[in-house]
Amino acid sequence: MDSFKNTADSSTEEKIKAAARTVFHKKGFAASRTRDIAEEAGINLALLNYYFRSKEKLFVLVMIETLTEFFGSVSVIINNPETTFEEKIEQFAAGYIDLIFREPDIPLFIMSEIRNNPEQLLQKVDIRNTVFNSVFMQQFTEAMQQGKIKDQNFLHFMMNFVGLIVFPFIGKPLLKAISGLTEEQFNMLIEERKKLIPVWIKAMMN
Amino acid sequence: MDSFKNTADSSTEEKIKAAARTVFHKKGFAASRTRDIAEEAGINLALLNYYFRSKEKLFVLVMIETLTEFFGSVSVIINNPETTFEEKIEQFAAGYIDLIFREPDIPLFIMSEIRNNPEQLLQKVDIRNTVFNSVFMQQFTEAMQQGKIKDQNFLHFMMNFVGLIVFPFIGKPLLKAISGLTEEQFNMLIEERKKLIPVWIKAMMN
DNA sequence: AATATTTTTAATCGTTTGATTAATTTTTTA
DNA sequence: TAAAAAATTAATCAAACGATTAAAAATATT
Repeated sequence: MDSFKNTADSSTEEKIKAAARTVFHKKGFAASRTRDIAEEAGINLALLNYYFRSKEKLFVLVMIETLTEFFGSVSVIINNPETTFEEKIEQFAAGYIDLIFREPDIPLFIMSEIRNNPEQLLQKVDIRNTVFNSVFMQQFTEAMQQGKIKDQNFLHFMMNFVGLIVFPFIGKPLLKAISGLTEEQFNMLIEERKKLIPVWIKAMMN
Repeated sequence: MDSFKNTADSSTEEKIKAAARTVFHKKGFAASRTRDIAEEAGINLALLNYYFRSKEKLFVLVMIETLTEFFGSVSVIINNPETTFEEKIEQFAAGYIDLIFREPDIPLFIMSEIRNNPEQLLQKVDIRNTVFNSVFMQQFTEAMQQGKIKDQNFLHFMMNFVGLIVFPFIGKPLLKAISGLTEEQFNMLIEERKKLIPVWIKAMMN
């Protein structure tokens, strides 16, 4: 039977996974030490291997969970049959910015780690269908056929849209260094973008 | 006197630096082994320390050169007093895309490495003045005062502009994996953006 | 309560990695 | 050409690191 301290987030296994998440997200796989993770989790180093066998297996687990969270959360928005194309754009921008606000290390983490073995990591999470069979894409195509937006490549559109959302977080250290922005000022700037990005994107499409 | 084989790019020192550039750019500091660099350069491992003292000193050197190249090359464009604001936008987009085409690993390299110690690395290259005291920014301000473009934040504008250019390269592994694009198709898509980005940016500004 | 199972710890192993050393080869200087 | 200096190599060191082991502690089972 489960004892009180052995459930949910308080279990040792979850503590290690959460710590691994934090450390991996911040430093990446290569720069993360299993000892860092153990210390962050407040457990003995051997326990990490007891529960997860190896650093790499633990990493893959974290990566899958991260990708699932990161792409799963949009899936709900872009596949909602109740909302219009324009509404999706607004919800997508605001929802994604909120998500990244909570976990600002994720974008750079995903981009830099996937570069090493892209297919091996990505095949475990089906992102392709999430995006290309989405209601969002159907509505994009319809809008184009009806002449509501210019004739354009969906890939360009997605690159632009996601780029406008994600890039400031990836470039944050650089931006702060060259602009002298404080953390609070940066956050305010990003907050503004929730409303601005949909406006910009619509301007680009027409 | 200089012997033939001890000049310019053929010198051992330059061979090591070039190899370090390649390896660091592709894998980042933490995942790069000094032995990898030595092998890439075709030299004995000890020579690396003989010329550069340590892995970290070699890295800082590569980083400074990379930043200088990456931000210096724009400096010429955005400070040219002979070109208009619109011309600068076109040249900036095309020039930067060409630069990154030649060295596609640089953006992700800079972003991920700077995250660790931003100020320490960035203080060695004065990017701030390059951007904020540029003719480009003056022309942006003038255009706004003259009502040629909407009232807007220069930081948003720069984030958007640079993001549109750089983000596809950062997200390349992800994009290729989820879209199934070949290398050639990806390159063609990017090539299109040289002309499209100025159009988009202008649409966003008005 | 006694036994079995699971969880946790301290100690340590073997490998990798950055760096050094001492010897050798090559180049420069005198 | 001989001596000095610089460049290069093989061997090795010490620390860091991922992983394992054997014992101890905690929990579950009977």
